[in-house]
Formats: sequence, structure tokens, C-alpha cells
Amino acid sequence: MADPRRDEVGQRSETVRRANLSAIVRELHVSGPLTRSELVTRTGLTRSAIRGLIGELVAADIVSEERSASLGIPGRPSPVVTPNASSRVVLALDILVDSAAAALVGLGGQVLQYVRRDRPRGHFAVDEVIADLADLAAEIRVRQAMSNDLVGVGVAVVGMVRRSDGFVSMAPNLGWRDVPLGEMLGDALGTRAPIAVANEADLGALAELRRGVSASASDILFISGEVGVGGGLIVGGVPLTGISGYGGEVGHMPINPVGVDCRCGSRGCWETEIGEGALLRRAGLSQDGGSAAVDALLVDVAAGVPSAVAAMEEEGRWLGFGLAGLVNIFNPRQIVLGGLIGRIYPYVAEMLELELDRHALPGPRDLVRIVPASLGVDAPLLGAAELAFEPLLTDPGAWIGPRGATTELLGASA
Amino acid sequence: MADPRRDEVGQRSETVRRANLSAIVRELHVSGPLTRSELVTRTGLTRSAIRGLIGELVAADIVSEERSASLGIPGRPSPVVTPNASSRVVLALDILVDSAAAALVGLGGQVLQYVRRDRPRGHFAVDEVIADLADLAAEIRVRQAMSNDLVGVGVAVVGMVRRSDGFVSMAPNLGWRDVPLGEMLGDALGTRAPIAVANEADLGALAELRRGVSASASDILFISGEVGVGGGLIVGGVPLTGISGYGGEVGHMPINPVGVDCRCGSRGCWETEIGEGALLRRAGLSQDGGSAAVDALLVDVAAGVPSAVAAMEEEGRWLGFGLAGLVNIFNPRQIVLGGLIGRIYPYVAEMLELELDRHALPGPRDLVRIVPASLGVDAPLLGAAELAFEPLLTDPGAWIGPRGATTELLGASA
DNA sequence: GGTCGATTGTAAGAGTCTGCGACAAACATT
DNA sequence: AATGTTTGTCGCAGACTCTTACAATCGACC
Repeated sequence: MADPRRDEVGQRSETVRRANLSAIVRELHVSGPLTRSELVTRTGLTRSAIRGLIGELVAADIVSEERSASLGIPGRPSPVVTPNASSRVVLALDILVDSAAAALVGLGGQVLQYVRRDRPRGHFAVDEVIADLADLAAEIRVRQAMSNDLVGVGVAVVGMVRRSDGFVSMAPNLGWRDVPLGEMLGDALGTRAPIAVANEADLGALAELRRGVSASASDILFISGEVGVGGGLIVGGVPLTGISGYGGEVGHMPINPVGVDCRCGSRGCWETEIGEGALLRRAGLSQDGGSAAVDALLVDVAAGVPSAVAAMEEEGRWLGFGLAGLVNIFNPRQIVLGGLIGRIYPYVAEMLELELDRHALPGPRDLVRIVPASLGVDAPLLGAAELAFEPLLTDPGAWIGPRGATTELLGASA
Repeated sequence: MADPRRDEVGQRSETVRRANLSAIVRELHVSGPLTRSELVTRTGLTRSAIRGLIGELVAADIVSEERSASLGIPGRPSPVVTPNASSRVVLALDILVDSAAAALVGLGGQVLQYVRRDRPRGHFAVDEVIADLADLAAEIRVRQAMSNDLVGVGVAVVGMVRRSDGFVSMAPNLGWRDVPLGEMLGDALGTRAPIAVANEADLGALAELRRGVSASASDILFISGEVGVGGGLIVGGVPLTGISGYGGEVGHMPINPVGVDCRCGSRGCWETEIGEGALLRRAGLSQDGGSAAVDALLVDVAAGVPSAVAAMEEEGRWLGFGLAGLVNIFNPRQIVLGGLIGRIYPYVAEMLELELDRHALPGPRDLVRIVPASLGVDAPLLGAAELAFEPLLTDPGAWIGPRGATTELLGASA
């Protein structure tokens, strides 16, 4: 059926319509309510075109129009177009090592419902995790009047995920291998809405790009360190996924030829030098302490305890050494440090910049800025919501008109 | 003037036309002559649309149509559409460490003229190099009847280049720093055709992608090793340039914390472990021997000389160690080894794959294939031609009709 | 409080492009 | 020579958006 030589690059007028609707909805989703005239300048479309497209979006209940409050500017006031947060929603789920979370997010990024629950470390049986997530989702379902159209479900996982079907090939920190998470969650949640699964760091990067410190930059690296070290890489404005969605695993970039064994089966990975375990080990602390142990370490550092300070210096050295390579490869505008690494950033910044000076090429080095993440632990959760919204942002037309497609009430289980 | 909030994402019917023209011309440029009906299936456009667009391209002398030879198939024969190699041409230039080259390439990729001339190593004065290139270009100019429209000039340089204006910030192997090469070449060549300058490895990757072993793959890594080690990375079908075109410098990825000094000013770069110098050093040979010394080494390896074999094993080990990181980060379909590394590939393949098994994550590792480059020394030159053609491929409309734009006769100097 | 200028929504008509369907042309087969 | 297949050709319709003229609404000013 599918001819391999077929590129399907041909465009038609329908394409124009889709692109323009997409531009409007995406702009509203990212930037929040805008007046019609602002939309005209931002999209470059004419007033007539905007008028027609907005009319359809209003009819489909995707956006609303209201008279704007007078702003003291001469001229006819332009109505404010607002994305309908309560009309189109997504369910976002997050599976971290020691907690799980669910959120209901409306178009425009408004968080309507939010639940995060700690989970004991080490309880990672797949069925257990899925049951917990289903519980969280059910809780949200009860709290929210379910008159909403569920656009999709987004899931963040600490592991390597094949994007196409949400298959988790490996999640060392959860002890998973080859788990068809997307499929299983579909059954457990009882929804036919599309379920998109992706790596936690990739989604953190997406969230920071849309709603955080990297607002609409085109090339950023998001390094998220917790127990493991993940990376979400934005290249030319597009998330780097690789051919099967496994891309961005900077934590397992070999960096020390004489390094120690890594959970992934390799040796000398970056993760083994900058992860939570390495930091605690160098400080002479137990590696099982989790984030409480890290908190204690930070107190020591602030107090000037030599072993703690030395451990932090060594951490900064390895961070900078690895980041230099990434800077030379990607020539990014920004590197965002999240999770554990974001928390310790103030204490490693100096050493890190020094190592960058030493090991990164002058051109790229001068242009990159290192910043801590701004969204905290919820970055991946927000990213999962963004991921789930993507189909609506790309082709709002599918939610308009008779071919209303896959809209469905949350809770209307099979 | 330029409003920073302006995205200009609005599409119009003209956009559709441009995209469709571009699809046709690009398809012909990459795949060679095709019948109209093949174009119909490949682009997904209707016969009517193809007809109209081809008609305009023929009128603008960009393509030609001819009756096809009968193929023994029933049905009305479809005319063959051929890109006009002699009507639209680009000038490609290449500056390597020990040679320089120029070529005149026609639409479709046909090389109409070609000159490569060895240059003694060490003669890298900017003015000298530019004079040499201008000579090569003049030689081609004399040989070819100049009734052609020069679409543009493409230049490949062993160094870090800012894409926007062809500014070479650093070229350690040429001893250059901050050379406004694009501007200087414009003056020396006496042409107002746009001059695009880019890194040699980036262009090698582009050439392999278009005309070599990687035909239309979306994610490939091209590693080009000569004196230095460069990388051309294709991510999602798009060359990775970074925010200022410095991207892809995998050779200067720090990889050995106890490594040796690198020409770039850093220490422990990958290049210092897998470059020509490292290979020769480990084999106990002089590092100044150049490619003749490498040839001698290869003879020794084939003969089983222990020191040579050991050097090759060590080379393979470091190659695999570094590639494992790139595999984990990019999850590519293919890694193409060019230049020196492509030449020695047969002797390092085994060790390289072994190290990949050891250090790369199973998911990405299973999907990647390592192959030697297929285009040899001319890969960057061909890539430069592709780069110069890019404006024509992206918007053929600019070369059609009254607003004939920047077409110009080669040699019609200012 | 009325007038003027500025800004923006509204509406109708035109332009541009592609898709659809009917027909004709060119080829192989029988 | 008749038939079936494939594909170019042509006219018409559909889908968008742009252009242009006009109306609506605001602030500023006299």
C-alpha cells in the first residue's frame, strides 16, 4: 500500500488552512490571551483571514472572544481572544523514582487539577505503578466536573521510550525492561484518547522551552539529574528524539575511560560521575539516602565542611567537563540544569564555568549561558501536558466541524 | 522595523505554490530525471498541478521535457522531466589542509568542471589561499562556455564557520582566527552571487546524505577525520548547525580527563585520541608524515607488524568509546566514517563494534550501522555545491518570471 | 459636547492555487 | 484493427486568502 518512494510533500490549500489555524492556536496556547490585532501582527495574516479562522475556532469552542477592557489607546478596541482552558484538556502523568503525579491541564497551560503523591523508593512493579497512576487519574476525575473534551494523555517516564507506541525499552532507575507502558495505561485508564509517552528529561526540556526559562529559544540543552542523569535536547526548535525516540541520553555518554560501572551495563558514563550516587559517595555519605541525604550535604556545604565542599568541587569539575563536549557538539544558546543538578547549581557554578572555559571552543562557549531550571519537580509533568496537546496545536482543524474525530469525554470508559 | 514578536508563520496560497515547486525541483535534483507520472506519485499532487508547475519550470529553463523512450509498458508514455544541468550551475570550492579544489556543478548534481590541486602543508596565509581559489575558479571559467546562470557559490572549510556571513572564527589546522572568508571571497571572485561558507565535515555529511551511502536517511552522523576530526550531524533530516553554525565539533568533545593537549587549547579532546597524530604516535611513527605515513602504516598493519596492529586496536577502542556517547545522545540510523577514519575502517571495525556493545545503550545500539563514506575526498566539495543550490531548491519561484532576481553570469565581475 | 484622527472589525469581490471529471492521445496486446 | 491501459489536456469548481472600501469605537482636542 504505502509506496516507499512516495514523499507526499505536495501542498494544497487545505494545508494553508491547517497551518494558519495551527499558528493561531499555538500562539494562544503559548503566549496566553491576545487581541485579534496582536494575532494579526504575530502571524502576518490579514484581518480578514484572522476573522474567518477565529470564527471557526469560536464555533468549535476552542477559543473565546471578549471585549477588551479599554487600555487608553485611540482606535477601535480589539477583542481579546482567549484559549478555552476548560473546554479542551489533557491529562498529564509523571512517574519519578520517588513520586508520581497527575494533572489536568487546559488549553493555554492552566493547571486545573493537580495531585502528587510520594512513593517509597524501590516499589517499582509495573502493575503497581500503573494502578497508582490510575488512582491519581480517578481522583482528578472525581474532583473535576467532566464536561471537558480530553484531547489526549501525556506521560513522563524516567527511562528510554519509543515515541511511536510508548514502549519503554529500559528504565534502569525503575528496574524496567521492555514494558509496553502506553498500551497498559490505555487499558488501565479506560480511555480511547491517544496516549503519548516520552522521556522525563525530554519533557522537562519541552516545558522549560514553552513555559520556563528558555521561552522560545531554538537550541537548548536540558540536563536533568536525579538518581540518573537525563537530557532533553532542543535542536533548531525541535526536540531531538532520534530515529526511535531513544535520543538525548547524555547521562550515558562515556566520559571516563577508567570510570566505574553504571546501572546501564556500561562503564565510565557521565552519570556515574555527576549523579546523586557519585555526589554522595565523594562526600563520604551513604548512597541510599536519597534527596534527604542531598539536603544534608547542601547544609554541610553551606557550613563549609571540607569533605562536602571538596565533593561539590569535584562535581562541578565533571559537570563542566561533560558540558563542554555538549557545547562543542550542539552550539546551544542555553543549558538548563534541572532536578538535583539544578538544586546544587549555586555551589558548582564557579567550577563549572571554569571547566567550560578550559574545555569548550571559544565560539560556542561565549554564546552559551548556564541557568538552573525554573519549573522544579513539575517540569516533566507540564511537559507531558504539552506533548499531549501537540496534536491539537498541529492540526486544530481535526477538532472542528463534522469530522470531529477523537474528542471524547474523560471517564467515558470503554 | 523587525518586530521581535512577529513570527510570520502565516501561510498563503503563494506558500503552497512555492512548496510545490520546491518539491518538484528538489526531487529532480536529488533523484535525477523522472517522468511526469513518477512526479505525480512522489509528490502526491494531481496531474493538473504537476502540469502547470512543470510548464513554468520549462519556461524558466530550469528543467526540460522530452519524450521518453518506449519502455514496453502499455499506456500513453509519460514525458521525462530533466533538470537542466547546464542552465543553472553553482561554483563549489574546497579548502583542505593539503589541497584545494573547485568545481562547477549543474542542477541535478552533474559535475561539469573539476580541478583539484595539491598545496604544500603549512602554506595557509589567508591571502594566498584566496588567491589560489580565485585561480582555480578562473581556470574553470575559461574552460566552460559561460552561458550559465550562477545560482551561488559554496565553500567548504576545515574550521568553525558562522553560517550567516561565512565568518571563520577558528581553523586550527589552517592557523586561522577570525577570518571574514565569505566577504573576502566575494571580492576575489568578483561575483555578486551569494556565497555560502560552511564546515567541511558538515558539507561532507550533506553530500553523503544526498548522493552517498545515506540516501535520504533522517538521522546520520558523519565523522570526518584527517589531521583534525570534524563531525557533520543530520538530525531529523536537518543539518545541526547550532545557533551560530559552530555545531557539530565532535572532535573537540572532551573524552579523556588525563589526555594530552589539543590544538584547540583544551585537553583530552576526542581528536587527540583518534586523529592522524595520535594514530601515528601510537605506531611509533613521525606525526609529520601526513597521509603518506598513514599509507605506510596501513601496509604494516596488513603485514601484521605488531606495533602497527596494536596502534590500530587502540584507535578502534577510542573510536568506539566516543561513538558510543554519540549513539546514546543522537540515536542515529547510521554513522558514516569519512577521511582518514574511513580509510582505516576495515582495520578498526571489529574493535569499534565491540566497544559500542560495551558502552552504548541496547536500544540505540541495535539500530545503528557503521559504514565507511562513499564519496572520498570530494565529499565536502560536493556538499558545498549542494549548499549553494539550496536557495534554488527551496524557492524556485525566485528564478521564475519577471522578478528573475539574483541570476547573474559567472565572470561578469563588478 | 461635538469633531477629528487613529485603529480595527466587517463585508464583498477578486486572485491564486489545486482538485475533479471527462475526454483525447499514445502505447501494448490480441 | 479492436481493446485495454496509462497518462496528458482542458474546463470548471472549490478552498483559501488578499485587497479595498466602509463602518464602528476609542481618545484627544477645541
